[in-house]
Amino acid sequence: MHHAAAPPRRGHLARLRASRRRADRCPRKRNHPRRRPDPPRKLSAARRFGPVESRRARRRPPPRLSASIPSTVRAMSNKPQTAITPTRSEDFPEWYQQVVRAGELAENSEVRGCMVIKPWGYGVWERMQAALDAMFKATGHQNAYFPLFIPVSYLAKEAEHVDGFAKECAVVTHHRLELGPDGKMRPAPSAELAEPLVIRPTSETIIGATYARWVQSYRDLPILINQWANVVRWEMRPRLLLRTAEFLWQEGHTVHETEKEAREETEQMLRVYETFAREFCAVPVFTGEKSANERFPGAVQTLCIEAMVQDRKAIQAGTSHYLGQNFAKASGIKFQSREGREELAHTTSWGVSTRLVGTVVMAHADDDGLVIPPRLAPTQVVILPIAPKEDQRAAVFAAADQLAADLRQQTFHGQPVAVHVDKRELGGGVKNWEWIKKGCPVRLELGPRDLEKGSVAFCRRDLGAKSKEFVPMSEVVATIGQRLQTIQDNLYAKALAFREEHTRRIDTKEEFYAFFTPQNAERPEIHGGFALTHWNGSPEVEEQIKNDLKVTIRCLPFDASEPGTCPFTGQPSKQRAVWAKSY
RNA sequence: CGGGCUGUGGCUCAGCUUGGUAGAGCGCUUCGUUCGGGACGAAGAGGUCCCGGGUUCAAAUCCCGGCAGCCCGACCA
Repeated sequence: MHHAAAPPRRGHLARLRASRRRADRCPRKRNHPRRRPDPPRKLSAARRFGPVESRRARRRPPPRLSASIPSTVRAMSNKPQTAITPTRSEDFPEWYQQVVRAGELAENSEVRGCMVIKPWGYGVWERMQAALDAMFKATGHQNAYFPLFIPVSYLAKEAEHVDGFAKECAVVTHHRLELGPDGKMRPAPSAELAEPLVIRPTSETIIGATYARWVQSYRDLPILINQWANVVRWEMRPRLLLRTAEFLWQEGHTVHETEKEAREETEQMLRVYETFAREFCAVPVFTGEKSANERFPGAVQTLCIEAMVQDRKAIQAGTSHYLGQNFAKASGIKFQSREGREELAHTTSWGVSTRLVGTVVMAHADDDGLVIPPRLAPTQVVILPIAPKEDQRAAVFAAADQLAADLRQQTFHGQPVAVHVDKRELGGGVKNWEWIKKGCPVRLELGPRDLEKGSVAFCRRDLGAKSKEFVPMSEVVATIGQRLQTIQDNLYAKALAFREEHTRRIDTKEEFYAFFTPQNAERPEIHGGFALTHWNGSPEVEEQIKNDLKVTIRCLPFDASEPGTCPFTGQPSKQRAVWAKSY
């Protein structure tokens, strides 16, 4: 269900064709100065062939397909050229893969389901870490680190929990390799572990066991700890940054004396996530509670932030759980209360992952590549020296270095502006487009003419690849902080407007079903959005709609009390739920 | 777990049906002309054709057996 956005019957051959399309996109063969659009034939071919076709059959493809090209596809040859092929509207999932790749965020590794996070992508994650870490510290938390390995028996202590994760666990069974009879290395049969170890899919159980030792008295509470770590969930359908077998995240695990305190913690951390999404990622989110169906295995209550991305689907960008006494019971986290009684503690957990990077991509990137919000950009300003003639180079480079130094004296949210001077010997266009595709918020072109005039070409990525304005150098330096904030604000405003445009209050079953049904069933166009619709609270209704439309309740938003009628059952409803297709 | 497809330079692939010197585009290197919107020309480097066995004078190509990857379905905090 997570891959409903993929075109139907997208088979092996279609992939082959798609990659060939990619190869065709290479710029060197293009006419100067403007690239010519890719021939639409390729795209159409990808769609026309069935998924299973023998190699033999492929060897003799029909020589010409133009006669069968739908007019909508043919019209593409007139559309503006884009750096990313296909565009968002043509094929969103494929666009996503391409934009992540072209923007040098991450790539698939040789290990199935695992990604390599490249420096630019890791730089974004580091910015996220720094911001979140500061917010965690500001709310009284400390960092610690717990083991990667979890004894299977620990995981099994909480029934719902093990149910939820058992099917996607990587298991370590041996502690030594040896040379087998076939000459290959194999786990040594003599070195089998007495108890298999699971590689953490999440750490509630191992941390719970530790906390059980730490907590004896109410005086030991609360425990407020976060860990930055990797986790493994063996995914059958990986997608770069969004669903991978291994990913990076933070997980907070806290223990409290009372339910009230634990619930407050749960809500506080959700607010931290909401603030972070808004202020740093420039992504507006709905905050609310998950329905029972979507709750974390073992939790009493799961709160979440849900964002809308550009194909109008929802993505869960962060969760915060009130775990009640379930894990305290399973792990034996008990303490002597103020009254001298033995009591079970109340625990919480909360996390966000590298999926946030993918969320930012899907929220802001365009058909020319990534658009990174300034507060997350590893390089906020890139200076591109233009020095066509050898004898000008030294002067231009010196001016670029000086400009960089001046800009670094400026601050953005209390930190020096991150400036990079790209002095590589590359064609100006190539270099420029590289930074466009990487989504660097500001590009400054500095050439000989600028040196004479004391100006610089100021290019804002959020306004599109063509954005360019000549500004006096001193003015750019003096206002760079404001300018970055303008970009940050603009991205948020655009994302918010987009979400509002595609969020609808729906009160009838018919309208609901129509909203989530694409015009073209064969190759669904981007459609739907968020439906704010009443619900009688029954899991059966949820299940039915999930089966019919692949639409689920993303959350029951806070502060949305509004009695009404569930359009699916006619029964009373306390509030509207946010319904959407989701990642 | 069921069904299907594919393994050939760094990448994407052609070549296999009909066995006969290992190919293309992109990328990479060097030189020259370019460079303020994805440049061009010339010359180069780079491959145990997944592995093992068989047939043959001769195997990327045909046969058998492995292994790996991918796709579809099922499953999915």
